[in-house]
Amino acid sequence: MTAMLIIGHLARCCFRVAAKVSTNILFTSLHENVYVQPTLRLGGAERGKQVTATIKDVAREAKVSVASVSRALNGAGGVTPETEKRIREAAARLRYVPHGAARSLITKRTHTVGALMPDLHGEFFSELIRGIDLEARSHGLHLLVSSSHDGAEDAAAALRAMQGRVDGIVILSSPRVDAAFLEANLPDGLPAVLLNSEVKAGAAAVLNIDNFAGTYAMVRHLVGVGHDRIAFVSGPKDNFDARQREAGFRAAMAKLAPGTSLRIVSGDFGESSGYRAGLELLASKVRPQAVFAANDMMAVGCLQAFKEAGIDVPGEIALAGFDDIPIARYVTPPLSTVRVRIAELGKNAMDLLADLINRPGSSAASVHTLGCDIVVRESCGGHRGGTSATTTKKIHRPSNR
Amino acid sequence: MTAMLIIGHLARCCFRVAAKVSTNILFTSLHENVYVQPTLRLGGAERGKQVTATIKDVAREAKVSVASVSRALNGAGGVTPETEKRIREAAARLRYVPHGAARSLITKRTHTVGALMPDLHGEFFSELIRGIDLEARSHGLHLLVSSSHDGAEDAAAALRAMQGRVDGIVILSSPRVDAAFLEANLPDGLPAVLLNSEVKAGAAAVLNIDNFAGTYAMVRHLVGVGHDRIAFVSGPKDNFDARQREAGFRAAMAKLAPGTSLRIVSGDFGESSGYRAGLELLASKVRPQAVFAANDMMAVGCLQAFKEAGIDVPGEIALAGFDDIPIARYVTPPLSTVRVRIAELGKNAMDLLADLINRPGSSAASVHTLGCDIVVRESCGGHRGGTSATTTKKIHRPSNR
DNA sequence: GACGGGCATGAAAGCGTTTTCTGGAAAGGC
DNA sequence: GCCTTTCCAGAAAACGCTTTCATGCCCGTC
Repeated sequence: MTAMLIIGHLARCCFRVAAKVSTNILFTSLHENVYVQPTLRLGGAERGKQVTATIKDVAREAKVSVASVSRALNGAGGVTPETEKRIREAAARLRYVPHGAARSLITKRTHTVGALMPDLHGEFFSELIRGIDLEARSHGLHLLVSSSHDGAEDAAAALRAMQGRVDGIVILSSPRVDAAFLEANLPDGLPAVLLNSEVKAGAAAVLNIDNFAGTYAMVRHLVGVGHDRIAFVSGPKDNFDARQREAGFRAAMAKLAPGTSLRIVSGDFGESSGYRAGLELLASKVRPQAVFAANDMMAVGCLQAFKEAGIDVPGEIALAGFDDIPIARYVTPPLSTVRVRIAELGKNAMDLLADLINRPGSSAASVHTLGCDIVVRESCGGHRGGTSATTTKKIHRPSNR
Repeated sequence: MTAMLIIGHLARCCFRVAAKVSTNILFTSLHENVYVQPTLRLGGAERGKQVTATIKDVAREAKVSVASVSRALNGAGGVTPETEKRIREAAARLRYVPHGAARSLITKRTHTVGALMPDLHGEFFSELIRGIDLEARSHGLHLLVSSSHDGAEDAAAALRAMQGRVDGIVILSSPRVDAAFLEANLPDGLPAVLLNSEVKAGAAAVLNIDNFAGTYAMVRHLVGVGHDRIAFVSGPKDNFDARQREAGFRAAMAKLAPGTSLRIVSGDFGESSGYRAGLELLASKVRPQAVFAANDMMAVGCLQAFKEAGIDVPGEIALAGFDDIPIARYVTPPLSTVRVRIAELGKNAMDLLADLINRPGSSAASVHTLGCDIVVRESCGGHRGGTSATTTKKIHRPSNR
């Protein structure tokens, strides 16, 4: 097992100003700590303390009315090309940027969408935000993030605070942020997309990962390469994904390995619960041929337990996970798993939301599902010996029957 | 090496509505696809299509003027307890939430901060956002994220769009978003905190990771456990962190292993560049005793190269990385590395920014540095055989000399 | 040559707040 | 008992924008 020591806190007073005392000095304090008064940049319209130009300044500069400026800059027509040019130049000269708040006050559009999510570490969060942000930008929308809340009150407060600051919202469900919570706290009339949520939450669209199909396909693969006695390590009971994955497993086993008695040990998605599950499975009188963990972290825990017990993976026991976290590729042996295309999930959620915003009621109260891939690496056995390190092949696409 | 195959796209039409065709059906379409007209919830003040109560509605409901409502709800005093109670009740009854845009129009405060970052995957991004968001919330601020842009124009557009929507901004530098870029695009007067940036960018505060001290300390450790010929795998030349790390390495070697000729091979922070560097180092006539990669991904690449060549790590060659990405713990042998406390970086950035916002000019144009820990695992040799899996000890704290 | 129809432009209303200013009532001091 | 002070509450201005409406002006048409 890994033992680890941390040498350090170098620089315990880890937060210090330029002129620090250690030898490891990087920045000397060439920079004096004085406030540089921002220079005014208004062209003809100096206004004392005003630091940012308004539409009035532009109007004055271009010698037109504010109405014309608005029309010209918004391309609403009704301005001669010459006037428009004059206005655009004036605006550029003044570095005019319309005041968002003022604009949305009258427009009722903020061009911002909210993202509400539980306190989340790691890849999942970042990929999701990435997908959402990317797509939001392509829709001309900004992204107001409120992550990192655990409690329901926390989330409720965040939701309330978003009131009126966003045109719509993407919500990633968690045990605390469930259907009931949403029913109570989601302002109706606000377009919303629910991720990984139980259905039936008001007029919101719902987008889920196809946990069921993912587990099903992995079981199919495991059975296909000759494993019959497949044990499952389940996730926390209050987690929606976990429940769906378990349901998928049960359904798949019933169909693909009928007659086998089900072996399910419970975990909590944490590495150590996987470790414990691994030990428990090894101790059972009839050892499973394969272990399928409801997420990768637990699979990694299992793997650790197997390694310590000197059990060869996949020789003596096969192993599979779910999520395809980056770590999955780097453990030994590399872990077979079900890949969730998280960024795509975010993108699709954003698309759905944009739709909801632009055409109220269009896809409301609909339920969508995002499929998964299964990624076969070495841990699950039956591996058709590939050679190159990073080849990624999609070898077939199961008929959805 | 790892070969990997992807079986799947289950459900290639991966984005489909409830009533899907596959057997893996999860949601049946109990939910009809109709738009539920949001119910009005205004108390005494039905107003046709109005769906959200304004301060006027509250005033009418409580039979006072809007001014009093504002005063009462903002705790500005000047209202009798009874009136205040009446107003609060009316507001609650109407589910009144002040309109953010209107408020910030007059207040000039948006209670929102922006985060501008390059297109970033993985732990670093999520942890950073997490740190920022958490601290922002504790300051009563919201977080407007704009990540995922690569080009300078992209970032400039994002910056412009944030104009007036935020009270301040945290900017994570990247090769494209450098000092020159900021000079040109950062509106002055807008409080800003620069992360991992060259200094001297207007009136913004700068917060950096102490790359220099981190590398220095790791070299000290490597030398301490008996390695003399330490090779360095550098990062991309246009990356600030990479340059600092290399500088730290050079300085440390000059001081701690004087006379040793420096061996530095260049990489680009990518895994495969680390792999190539590993091969190159193995091929050299005098093989280094230790390899220190400027980040973990390259160290992992090196490790792969060493493994394939049948070189034992740390037996024949020691290895260290930088960042402490999650993967570092899971490779075999576990990777020694320099830990960057990313969430803390975000938190500190946010604190700095809040300070800048609340007391203009307070800590402007200052430079701060966040220290790192070094994490000793098995890959760097000289490992004092620990036993328990997850012990984390801070065994000493180097005198900063 | 008078008239109507576009069409470019300006004036002004209004979005939902906060805040200043003003009014009036109650309270207190002589 | 009158005047000053204090205190609560309302009227109204202001924030920066969009949009409607009104106003001319120019042009074509009869």
